[in-house]
Amino acid sequence: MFESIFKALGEPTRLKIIKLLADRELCVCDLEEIMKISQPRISQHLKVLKHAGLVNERKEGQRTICSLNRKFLNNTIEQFEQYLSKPLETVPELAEESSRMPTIYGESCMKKYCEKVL
Amino acid sequence: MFESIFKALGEPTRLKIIKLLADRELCVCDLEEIMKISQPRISQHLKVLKHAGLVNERKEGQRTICSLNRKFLNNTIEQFEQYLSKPLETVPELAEESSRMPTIYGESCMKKYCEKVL
DNA sequence: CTCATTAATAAGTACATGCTTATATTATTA
DNA sequence: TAATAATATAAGCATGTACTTATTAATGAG
Repeated sequence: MFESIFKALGEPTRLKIIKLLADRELCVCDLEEIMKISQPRISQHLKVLKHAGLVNERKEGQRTICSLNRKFLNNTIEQFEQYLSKPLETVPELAEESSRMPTIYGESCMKKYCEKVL
Repeated sequence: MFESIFKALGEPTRLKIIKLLADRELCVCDLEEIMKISQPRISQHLKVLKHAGLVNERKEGQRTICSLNRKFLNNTIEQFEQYLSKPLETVPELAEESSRMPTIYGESCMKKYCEKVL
């Protein structure tokens, strides 16, 4: 979930789109004119942004009006900071890793060394 | 700058490393043991994270002890939110785009239409 | 209905990225 | 000094991604 959002943000064209949409909502052909890049390119990037939840769209005739989902973005950032702060053992996806967490750094290396010696 | 940071965060293995380092500093071989993935894979991902500024490292003998640069991360998030909030015309990289910004949505399309008609 | 406009999608291509295996580098230890 | 440990780097490969051009779909206007 964080992954798809960061991946969406980690691309220059999409970052530009985000910033432009932060100013006001725009239709695809507006973005085309403003950014001077091809229409399919816009559409493809918007698709990524929509799937990540960062951009909302509504249809208005033949136009697709896009807007930045600022609430979602702010919320995600907030959640990410909380995610980093919460105890490792409370993260289900990292249960295995958590169980292998050493109590001091370098312990793992020492363990490997000891296994060989013993 | 935001790009490299988001790109670094937009990858599952690196996100895991970030979360593990949020718990405590770890050397490469600790990460290897904890995550059960190959050493070059760890080193390569750490390189990306270091270049993005997210991870610091120090040498301790033959060990490379890595730590999350939490201050930098928090600061970046803060800056990103400010970046999105500040007026478009104050962003140098988007000066061109800003100058082409329409006053109402769909204006660009209308412009194109008018050009043809006239 | 026909044609133009807006947008989405498909196909193809070049380049980027993540991984593996193998090797090089540096520091420790015997 | 020789051997080992920890890490970095190189090379090769497979997959992913961003772009282009071409096509399709849907809406609106004449």
